[in-house]
Amino acid sequence: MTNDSKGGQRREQSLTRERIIEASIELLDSAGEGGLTFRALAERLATGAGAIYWHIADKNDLLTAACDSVVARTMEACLVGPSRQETIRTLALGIFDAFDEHPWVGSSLMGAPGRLPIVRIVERLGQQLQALGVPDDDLWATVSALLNYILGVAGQNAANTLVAKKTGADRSEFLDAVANSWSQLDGEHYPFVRKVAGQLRVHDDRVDFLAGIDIILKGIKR
Amino acid sequence: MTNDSKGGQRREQSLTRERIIEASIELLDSAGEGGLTFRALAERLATGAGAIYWHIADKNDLLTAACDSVVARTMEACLVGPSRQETIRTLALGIFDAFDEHPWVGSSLMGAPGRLPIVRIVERLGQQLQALGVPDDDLWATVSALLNYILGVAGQNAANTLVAKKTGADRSEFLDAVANSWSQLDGEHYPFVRKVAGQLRVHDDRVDFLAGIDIILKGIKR
DNA sequence: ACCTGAACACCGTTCAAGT
DNA sequence: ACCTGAACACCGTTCAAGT
Repeated sequence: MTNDSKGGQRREQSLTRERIIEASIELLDSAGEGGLTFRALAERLATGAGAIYWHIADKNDLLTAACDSVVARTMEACLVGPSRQETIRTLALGIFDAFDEHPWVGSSLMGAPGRLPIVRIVERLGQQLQALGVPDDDLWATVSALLNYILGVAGQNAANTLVAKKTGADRSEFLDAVANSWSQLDGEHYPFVRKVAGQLRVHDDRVDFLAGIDIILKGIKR
Repeated sequence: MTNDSKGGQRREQSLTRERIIEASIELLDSAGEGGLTFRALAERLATGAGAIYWHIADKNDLLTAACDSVVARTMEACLVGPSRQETIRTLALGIFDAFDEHPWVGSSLMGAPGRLPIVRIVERLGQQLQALGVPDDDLWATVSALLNYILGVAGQNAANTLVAKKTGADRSEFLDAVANSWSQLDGEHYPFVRKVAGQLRVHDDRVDFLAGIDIILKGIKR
């Protein structure tokens, strides 16, 4: 029962769904989206690759479960603000920061439509929108707009860090490279993109995200 | 140039980047996101798998190029409406319909941050926002909000059709199943989600999408 | 230059066999 | 019941060898 150092990792506990998910999150955080494989996971858990399938249906199930674990923690940690509007902004920022810390969540969330992690987010956003006075008939369309915006940002951020990692840079370096390529575009066909390239270079992801939330909050019927 | 690309296994044309991209789109449309492999593509083009690498850098390059081809056609086809607002709505709907017809574009777009297909969309949206009177300092944040919303919807729709296909249903059947599972959730923890499950069941993706666009347009500073 | 196709280094998933 | 690990059916990508 005591720790033997074979393979570098302990195996005092028995294999459970929770332990598998926990190890998956560690792997995803440290090695990125591509870092989660059944072989790497099995090695880390000091078991065989097939053993995982006793507790997990398939890779998508694993990814969704890991995603849900992060989302659940995030939803619990998000406090209520001084006003409804503030609460939604705090909630949105909490989600943004969590996805910033775990970029793989953005892409995992895309593969889990209608599943538990999405449900958690919809519930929290929706309750606030309802309290804000959004008419019953508009509730779904409104929460859907907010959700899709958040998912879009999350997905782009995940893609940014992924592509950045592949080129050996961090996300802000990558965005700088994008700004450079945009400012060198043909001015005849892409006048607007050239123009905003400068704003892209000095922008702050978090500030822009919040600006989008504010646009939506302002446009909401109530 | 006349082009009879339909029907034949054997090809008298030489291999070009354009022909590879065209075949990729056909494959993606008919077999879905997972249908595009270098082996399947090579067979369709009556060539070896390695030959493709002479014209294409890697799979991501291929996907982005296929994506760009669809986006470019969509942007060209989109007419200007009677008003600026209308033009943006028409544009957004054009994008929605194109992504509805080619669901794989939604996920491909996620993997191509800052690349040409995104640039095309930003350019068209941005020009209209500028004409609408959005202040220069807000242009990037505004176009970014609109873009991220559109990408979020595109990504979710792609995921919906993908998951639906895996379970052997179409997208509306899948959404119906989601609505069912939502209405059976624990009412104590998920009162809001239970409440909107009904709206989800009778909703229209396209109408909801447009409602989101309208919320953003209404919230925009000008 | 362009193309061939076998080979390489992976992957998710399965399953007979063990405890 | 739970776990093992070899085996299977794939991938994307490379590269010596051909034309």
